[in-house]
Amino acid sequence: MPDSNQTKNSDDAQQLGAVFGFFNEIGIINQLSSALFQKRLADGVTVAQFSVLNHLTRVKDGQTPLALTSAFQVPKTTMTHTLAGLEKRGLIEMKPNLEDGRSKLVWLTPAGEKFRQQSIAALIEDMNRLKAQLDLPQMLQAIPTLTKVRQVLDEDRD
Amino acid sequence: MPDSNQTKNSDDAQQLGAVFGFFNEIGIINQLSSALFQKRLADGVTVAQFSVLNHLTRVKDGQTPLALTSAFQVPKTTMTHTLAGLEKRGLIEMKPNLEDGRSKLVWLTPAGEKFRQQSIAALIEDMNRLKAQLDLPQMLQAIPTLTKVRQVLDEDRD
DNA sequence: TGCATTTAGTGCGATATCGTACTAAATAGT
DNA sequence: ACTATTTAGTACGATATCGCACTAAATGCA
Repeated sequence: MPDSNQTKNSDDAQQLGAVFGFFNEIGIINQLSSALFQKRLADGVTVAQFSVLNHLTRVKDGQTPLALTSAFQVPKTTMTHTLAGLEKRGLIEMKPNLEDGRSKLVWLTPAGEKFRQQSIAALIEDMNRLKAQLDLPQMLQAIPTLTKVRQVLDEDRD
Repeated sequence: MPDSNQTKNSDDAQQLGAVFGFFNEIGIINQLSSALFQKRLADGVTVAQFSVLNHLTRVKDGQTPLALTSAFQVPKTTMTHTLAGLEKRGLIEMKPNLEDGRSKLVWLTPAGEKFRQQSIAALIEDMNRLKAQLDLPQMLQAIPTLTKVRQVLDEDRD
């Protein structure tokens, strides 16, 4: 029955298009929000570096680099590079992991914590300006959906 | 009245944290979905390049590079580089804009359209696998929220 | 018309991202 | 204990991203 096949294919195409649309919006929002963040970060610290600082504060420091690659879903080499930048600026410290000679532990320094706080303070102004435009409750509502998509994509990787 | 101030600050901090969480999920989803796309693209064509091909098909070709930077919200130099890659592979063609000597017009080639179709076909398998896990209706519901956020961020840029 | 300003695109250099291949340490299997 | 495999991290090279400065064309304005 060719007709039903054709119908099914066209449904597929439509769904695929919608999912493309979803990821397309995600990509642009990522672009714009990163660019906005970047402008507020002093010393040429990158958004990736700030995100690590923020994670170390919010979740816990003393983690291994590998745990961080898992948290951010970036390749190991990328995390090595990001951490090297943070260490060079004195915002983190890499100490040997006494329980595993292959790995290291990443610790925030006081300068790192201070830098994070100052960066957040610099963002408050933007936040307040945007809050008037954004529908905050709607955004919060969307977070579980985003989390679900993230988890599915995460588990799907081979 | 210090107490109300403190309460307000803590509300602010909480909201800021939630918004951070939102953009954090966005970043990771972008990471994971781009990586997944990338694996399906032949010849080392990048996700950025594919996105342009897709846009030229879905929206319209014969656009200027500047119109594309606006659609994707990337810097001009980035788009120049992306288009150069596509042109080198024969997937688009850059023609002079007869109505404005400063600019050019970007046209899909038959090879570009074919490449896009093949790439999408290569993605179908992933889509079907993910569709079983993803909550598609929930994702579609979230699109207007994402679109709103994207528009606000876009209009906010200076 | 003539000059100043704006606009579209690019050349160049810095650096971020990431795949491949490597080293060293830990673990598994015998 | 001994060798094979796995795992954490890095060196290196290719290329993507993007800011700055520039050119050439268009537009504004006197």
